[in-house]
Amino acid sequence: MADMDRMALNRETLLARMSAHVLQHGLQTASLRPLAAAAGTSDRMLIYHFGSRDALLMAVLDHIATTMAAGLDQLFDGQGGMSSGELLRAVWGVARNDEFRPAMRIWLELVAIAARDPEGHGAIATRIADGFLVWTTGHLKTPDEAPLVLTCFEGMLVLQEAGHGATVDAAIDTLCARLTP
Amino acid sequence: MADMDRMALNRETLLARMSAHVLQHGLQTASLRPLAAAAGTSDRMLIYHFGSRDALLMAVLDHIATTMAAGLDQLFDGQGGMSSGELLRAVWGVARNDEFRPAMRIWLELVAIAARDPEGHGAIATRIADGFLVWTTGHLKTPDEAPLVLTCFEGMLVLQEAGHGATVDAAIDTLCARLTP
DNA sequence: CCACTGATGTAGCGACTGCTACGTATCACG
DNA sequence: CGTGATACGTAGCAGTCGCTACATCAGTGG
Repeated sequence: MADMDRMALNRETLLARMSAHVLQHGLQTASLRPLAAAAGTSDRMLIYHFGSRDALLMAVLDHIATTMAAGLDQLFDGQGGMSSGELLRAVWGVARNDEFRPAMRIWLELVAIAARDPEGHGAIATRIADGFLVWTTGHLKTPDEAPLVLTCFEGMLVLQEAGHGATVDAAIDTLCARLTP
Repeated sequence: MADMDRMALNRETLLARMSAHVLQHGLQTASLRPLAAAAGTSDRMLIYHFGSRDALLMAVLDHIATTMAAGLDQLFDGQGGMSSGELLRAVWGVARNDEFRPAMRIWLELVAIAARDPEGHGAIATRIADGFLVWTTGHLKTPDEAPLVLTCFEGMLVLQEAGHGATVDAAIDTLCARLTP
């Protein structure tokens, strides 16, 4: 069906543009009209394509998560299992660069929303966290340390955005000194 | 000045009631009219007392942080320096109970907001994180491990609200096994 | 050619937002 | 008694929110 293809293409284009907008401006301020403007269409058409703002945001979050996962996989492609310290330092370097940091901020925003709406947004938050844990486990020589590595990483995100980058650096050093080398 | 006293009392009462409302319903949905209703006054009066919604939210956040710190101090009153593992487990137990968890959610929400508005809300987020770090340092036998303990704690908050309580538990066990006993 | 279907623009609804102008009641002070 | 400051209610402004009703237009099958 050419219609389906063109429709799917349109939907994909819309999602890409809206994802860019959300990454730059955040989730809670992502209302229909600005999103539509960013995507080059109208609020009317967004509802037409996605049904509701909520469904739309879900699709956008999914798109962002998928894109980020692909980017991560590309960066850590050939790498075999790393030690916990190595992986943590490597991932932390990536999480702070301009390509990934916006997505990390959306992730924090999503968690904050999910905390207050476990039924609605909890599912997608959990799914994304699942992905994080699986990815971490897959890149570790010592997979049983994955929960700890992921927990520290999430904490580093929080403290970084709270203006405690120095605390993060100290935490990494201490942890690396305690972990299996 | 009796006026000042009564005014201060009123302000304090308003803050207490609004804090309760914010703890229950969150920050971003805290608009003037619902807040006023919760406090038993009008939006008009909130602006009158606090100047603007932003200033009001700052006051509320401060009130919440102060109250929480007092509650924590009361709970950990006589306790001398603890080992990192002990402190982490103890604090984690507290953070999950009904008295403190709402405040923890507000904290995550604030960090997400501060991430997108470092100038405006970053300052208060950093101040609160300062308090966390100082408190942690003061309760540790090994104060140099405070950054790591705090980082893990923040990560545990995130993963818990993302529906990964099991990951948190695993992380605690792994960390305790690696830390100085 | 005609009927139907999907895509899209225009206009608007009712609710809510932060905030303000205006009037008024109370009360201390000259 | 007057007068100014403080406290508060009422009403409303201009704007945004998600969403919808309606009209239009292209294309397609009969």
